[in-house]
Amino acid sequence: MRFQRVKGTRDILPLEALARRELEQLVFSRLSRSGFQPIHTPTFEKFELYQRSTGESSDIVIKEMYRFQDMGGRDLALRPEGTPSVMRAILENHIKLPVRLWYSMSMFRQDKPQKGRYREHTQIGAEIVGEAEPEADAELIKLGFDLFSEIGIDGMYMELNSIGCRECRPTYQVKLVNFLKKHSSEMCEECRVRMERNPLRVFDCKVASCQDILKSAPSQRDHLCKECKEHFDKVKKGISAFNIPYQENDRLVRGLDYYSRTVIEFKSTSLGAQDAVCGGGRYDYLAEEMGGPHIPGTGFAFGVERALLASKGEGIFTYEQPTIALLILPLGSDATSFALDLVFKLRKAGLEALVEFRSGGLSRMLKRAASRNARKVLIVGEDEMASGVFILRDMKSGEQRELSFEELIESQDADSS
RNA sequence: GUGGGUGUAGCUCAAUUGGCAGAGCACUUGACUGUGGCUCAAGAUGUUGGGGGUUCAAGUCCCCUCACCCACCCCA
Repeated sequence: MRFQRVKGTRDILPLEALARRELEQLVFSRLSRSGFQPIHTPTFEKFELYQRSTGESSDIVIKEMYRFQDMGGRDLALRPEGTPSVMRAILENHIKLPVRLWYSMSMFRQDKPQKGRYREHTQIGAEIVGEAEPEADAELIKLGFDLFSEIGIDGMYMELNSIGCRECRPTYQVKLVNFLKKHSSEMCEECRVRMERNPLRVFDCKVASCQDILKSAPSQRDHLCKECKEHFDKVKKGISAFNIPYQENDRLVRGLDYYSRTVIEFKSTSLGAQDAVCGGGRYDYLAEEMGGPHIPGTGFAFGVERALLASKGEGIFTYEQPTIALLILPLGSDATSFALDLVFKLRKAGLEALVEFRSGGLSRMLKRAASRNARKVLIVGEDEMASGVFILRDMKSGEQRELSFEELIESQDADSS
């Protein structure tokens, strides 16, 4: 075959597509109850939107975006994450605040694919916009925790941190940079670059010698301003009140520029290197970065592919071979058009039914029905057409009953398995 | 962008020091002409990922390339 998928993309075959539907329905139901409304935004936006919001120092903007020009010479990009678009939509459509929105949308990043990482993936996100209160963060975390517990994420744990605000973060950064400069000769090349661009990111470094040095680095937590500390304490208090276990990790920084105060990640121990299932946090400056008014917000987004991967062990999703409730087997060419007429009547009455079009003797027809996972078959041959009484056969037990069309509809037999 | 691994039938995998490309499952047909799953018999299927080289001879050795997987990085 001449064609194959573009690198990093996937075909989602029926078995997985069904599991996805179940997942999405579960999320929809839980979020609706909590006052979230669905939203969809365009798959591509102006490149500048992401540049201004996701941020110039983020890897996403620096090297992972699908950026292109349209015929009008506009500088566009495929959506790498959902939050900027949602905020843009709120501002552009003057959506009344506060508001709770959720979405399920494809995201595109030109990363090198590996387990749990694709160039197109689906994120389900939930955003609470217009509320600066720590209770909003705590509620959102509770929602996420319940959702992932219900989905059955293997080895799930949550990490939490506060990265301060524009009052206290710069002060801390200066202290951190001063510290790093003192040790710069002992640190790896990349860390020295990070020092200049986004000093907080040095904490992500995996080099052992760097980590040793960082052990004695000043901690973010000790440099939060009064307001941020209070906010963070209230978030933690709220989470504890819900009995949600978490690990405070003052190295948790997150790669997007717009976060302030609360940042969270839900991780799974079963995903290999790409262990983050869900990431999120507060983004009180995002609207302003985009040239709008001050609008606080907090949210999270999780990867559908990763959630499904991590729920394979104890997950609630079925992954069962789909079955056909009722397969009609017409014997002889006249019977096919008769069966087709019949099948639409059955469907109209609410039954799930299909007609086998390929001709053949009854023996072969039954073989086919078995290989197509039919639960029941209806035999329609010369005798049946003449008498109006059909044979309904249960494929599992082999039991047969003779029924008229009316009796068949009444019994709703096709739907019982 | 940088490493490591793997590419043989639809799927899972064999093929000795380089010596006729195979098996199981699945599929098709028949035994069984209106009663499937079991059994038996027969059948179809390949540019051995692609290109080049060495050789009388390459799935096997060498070079290049592509794809996938895993990891670094980063993230969902």
